[in-house]
Amino acid sequence: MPRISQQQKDHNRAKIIAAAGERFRACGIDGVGIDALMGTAGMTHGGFYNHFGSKEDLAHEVFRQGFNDSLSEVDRIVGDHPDSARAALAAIIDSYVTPVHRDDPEQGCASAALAADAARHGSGTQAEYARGLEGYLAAISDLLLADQPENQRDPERARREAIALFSQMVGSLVVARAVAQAAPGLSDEIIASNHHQLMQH
Amino acid sequence: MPRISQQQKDHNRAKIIAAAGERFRACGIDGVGIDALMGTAGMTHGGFYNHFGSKEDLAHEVFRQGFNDSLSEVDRIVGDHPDSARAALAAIIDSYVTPVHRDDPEQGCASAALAADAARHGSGTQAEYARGLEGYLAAISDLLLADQPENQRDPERARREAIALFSQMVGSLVVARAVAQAAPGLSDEIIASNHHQLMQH
DNA sequence: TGTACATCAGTGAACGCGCGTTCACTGATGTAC
DNA sequence: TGTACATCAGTGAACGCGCGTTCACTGATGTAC
Repeated sequence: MPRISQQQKDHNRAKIIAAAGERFRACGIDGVGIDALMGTAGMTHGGFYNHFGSKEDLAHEVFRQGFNDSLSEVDRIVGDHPDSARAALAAIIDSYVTPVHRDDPEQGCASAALAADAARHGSGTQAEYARGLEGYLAAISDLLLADQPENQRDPERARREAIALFSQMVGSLVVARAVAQAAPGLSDEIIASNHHQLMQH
Repeated sequence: MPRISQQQKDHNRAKIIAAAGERFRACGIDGVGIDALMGTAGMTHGGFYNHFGSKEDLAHEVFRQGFNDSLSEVDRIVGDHPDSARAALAAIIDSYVTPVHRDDPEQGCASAALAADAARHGSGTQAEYARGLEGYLAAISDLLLADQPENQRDPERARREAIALFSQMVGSLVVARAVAQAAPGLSDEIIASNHHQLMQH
């Protein structure tokens, strides 16, 4: 069947990254093998090294693209509320701190799903994680700033609050996922309590 | 050399659990092998199955004991502040949301270090995680309640606030660890901003 | 435009390694008399 | 108290398996004339 057109090769590469984006979020980088990844992408494992130098290289790319996807989602929500930063922030929290997001890490926030992998892998993936995190923090602190009267805007304070807010959002998901199967009632309570408190400013 | 006295056997079992408690927190359950674990405990790998039926069984025991240790630490701090629930809570946050704790997961909170493993492993470990989490929440909500005037105490509200507070504490550590090596300045900022906001009630 | 050849993406077998687990063996401990 | 025997915790070799990675092969694509 090979060799394939350049366009087809690019398409196949994208399919590998997309498959890895989902599987890594669900099972962790070490929780899924090249064979399974390539199978999900519709190919056999041998061709992997035509696209990436190593599994670690793929992880870099997945982190980079994963955060871009997550940030696009945030931008989309912000765009849906052009007149009110407060409403946009509420919509972000609504879509983030929810049982649907907890139960679907594959399609969800890279920061929450991949934090443990970033902590335990090399600083290449960590650097991508940091870049993506800064994107989240910038988006949130912009909304916090826009919600203040013009003469009271304090960018440093907004950034501090964005960090605290986003840390709580990630924490709520991480903890809720840690008990989701064995204690679903507690897990729901974690989502609900955090959502409740995050909605009070 | 074997066979060993019953007391010595119990001691060896405890050493395995202690070694696993540290290594699992640092590298994840799947990040460290039986061989390395038994080596850290001062034995060879073959004897492992005299103590545990499987690695998963050990993980259960590590979760159970890990949360007990973490909760003892909380109790110790509370005991150091018998006159002020508010001071006790501040001391807990002080010792939790700090670069020292971020940099030493081996000796730190089981909830923060093992959340990802709980989410991705069987519901046996998740059940232990849930049990330990309830211990944390009970300790924190007791302090929040004790800080209120007697006629204004609301246990449900205290529990909601304890969940939100602890989720943020865990989140701050998880996110700070995810960028600690590649972006130490950002990591410090995450710790500092969360600490700052958590200290304002 | 048509033909001949070089390229190279995907295939699937294979390699080496580490891991979880098993097992025959050992010798000090505990037990029976 | 002393002796003979059964037990069983730790040892280290071995097994089977899955994983990351390599490689000879293939045939469709792209290129040169």
